[in-house]
Amino acid sequence: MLILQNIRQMNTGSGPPRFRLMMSDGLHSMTSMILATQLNNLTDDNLLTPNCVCMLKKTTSNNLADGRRVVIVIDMDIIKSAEEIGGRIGNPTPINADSMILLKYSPMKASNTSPVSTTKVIPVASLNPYQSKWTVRARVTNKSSIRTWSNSRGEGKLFSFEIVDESGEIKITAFNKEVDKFFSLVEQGKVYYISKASLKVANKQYTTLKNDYEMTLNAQSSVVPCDDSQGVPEMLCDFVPIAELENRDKDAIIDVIGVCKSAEDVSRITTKTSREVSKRALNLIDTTGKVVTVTLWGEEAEKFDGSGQPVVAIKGARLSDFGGRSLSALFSSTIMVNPDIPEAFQLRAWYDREGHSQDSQSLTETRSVGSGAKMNWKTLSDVKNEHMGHGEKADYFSCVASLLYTRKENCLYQACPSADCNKKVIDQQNGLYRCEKCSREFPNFKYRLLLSANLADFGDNQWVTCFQETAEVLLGHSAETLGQLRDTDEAAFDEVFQKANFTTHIFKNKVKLETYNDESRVKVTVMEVLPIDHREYSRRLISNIRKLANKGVSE
DNA sequence: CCCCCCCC
Repeated sequence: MLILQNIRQMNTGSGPPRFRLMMSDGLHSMTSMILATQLNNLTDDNLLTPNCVCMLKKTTSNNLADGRRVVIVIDMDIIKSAEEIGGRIGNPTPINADSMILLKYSPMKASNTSPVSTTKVIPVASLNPYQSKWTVRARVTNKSSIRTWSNSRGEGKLFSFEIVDESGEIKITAFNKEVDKFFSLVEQGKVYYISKASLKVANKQYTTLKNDYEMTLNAQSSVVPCDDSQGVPEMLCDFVPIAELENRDKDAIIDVIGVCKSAEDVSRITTKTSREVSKRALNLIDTTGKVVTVTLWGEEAEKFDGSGQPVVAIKGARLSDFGGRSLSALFSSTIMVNPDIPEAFQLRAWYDREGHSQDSQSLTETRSVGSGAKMNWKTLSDVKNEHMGHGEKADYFSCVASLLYTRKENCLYQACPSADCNKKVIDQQNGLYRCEKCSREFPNFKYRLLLSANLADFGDNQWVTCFQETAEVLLGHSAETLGQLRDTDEAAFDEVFQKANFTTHIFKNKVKLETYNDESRVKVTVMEVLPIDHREYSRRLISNIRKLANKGVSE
């Protein structure tokens, strides 16, 4: 095995360029000289032929200490400037003594060379602001679009990209002139030699990469494509298991991978700054059996296709505490669908074999039920046994219950017709209705609902009060319609209540102890009536059963 | 020299 340590163009004055190759097999070093003109004879066709080997043997006379003869061929496509010729080509490149490194010589590029400086290809992880001559060889993993800014300190444009090699990663930013110079050259996924850029301490507030520094391209910087991407990783990811997200801090930037169990349709929302943006939430599950909701934005949200439940990896997502724990993609996040990495294959296999049918728990409280507030699920007997509502403040709970009975007799009242007043009016028996709250008489009134209902679940029952909106949902008609019906068609009015009986819903309730005439009673008011999502409800029941079973085992 | 990262 031979390591090509560096290639240096020799200053030969007016003669043809000559290159000095330095090689080592680990024990011995050797150098050999190559004349550029002699190498011009090489073509793509004969590079790998024995003839070519012989020809090069003549020109290079490479003999190892042990007598093996070696042909050195260097792919000059990777050498685009004099700096690179002076530098080390790639990381130590293993050369089989029987084979070769290929040299395709490009005389035009080489003849333009200026005096050569020696730089070293160093690992990205070892970059710091205190060394000047270095070259890194790394892959572009994330390239931004061009963005402009304007603030008190000036204005301009910039783009940034991230690079990775086998040692680590770093963010690189180009401003203004460097945007023009490098934006189209830098391509996502490609490998480059990068040298002579400025390094500064990364602002941890905005850092999504594992590096204390970041790079800024300047007028001296060189970015040169490298054809040989061997050994340069595609991406550096440090996937956090979904269950582990519960223990991470809010706002942490993390990498996550999971099977996209389900995905919302894309939707448009308006931000606080009145900007319209697309969003789409995905539910990712991994082998921990936990699910987390990840929100994608903008174009990523629009183009995402969740069909076929793909494996989704996200590098650099922000952990939020919304709904418990959830994730949000950032502009700087990289979203990979079915990435070609072992973790993805393992997840796919796991999901197809067992994960798809496994009972899963989400770290993100689902919004499909309720208006975003966390549900405090109780049975009606829990409410009594736990003395809910006996404290200073009201308690809130949700239950799944059926309507056993409604008091239809006094459920409607004539209310003040003014917009924000629902006070009961007094019929003056002269075609006018008086509101004591507004101190006014009106020629009309509006019907309002105040419905007493008895709810039952499997273990208990409870009298509750439903005001206007919740009663309308339960009865399936507006207060106005019901008022008209009561006055015109008593049978139809009765039927509304018959139909509502024994229907089952989710009830979100407020419970508070109220004292009236020295008598204390727990009063339950229904805040919201929601349809049951049976899948979600079943999952919760199964999960509860599981918890009960575990409790039984541990006690 | 940027640093926007959104909604419930």
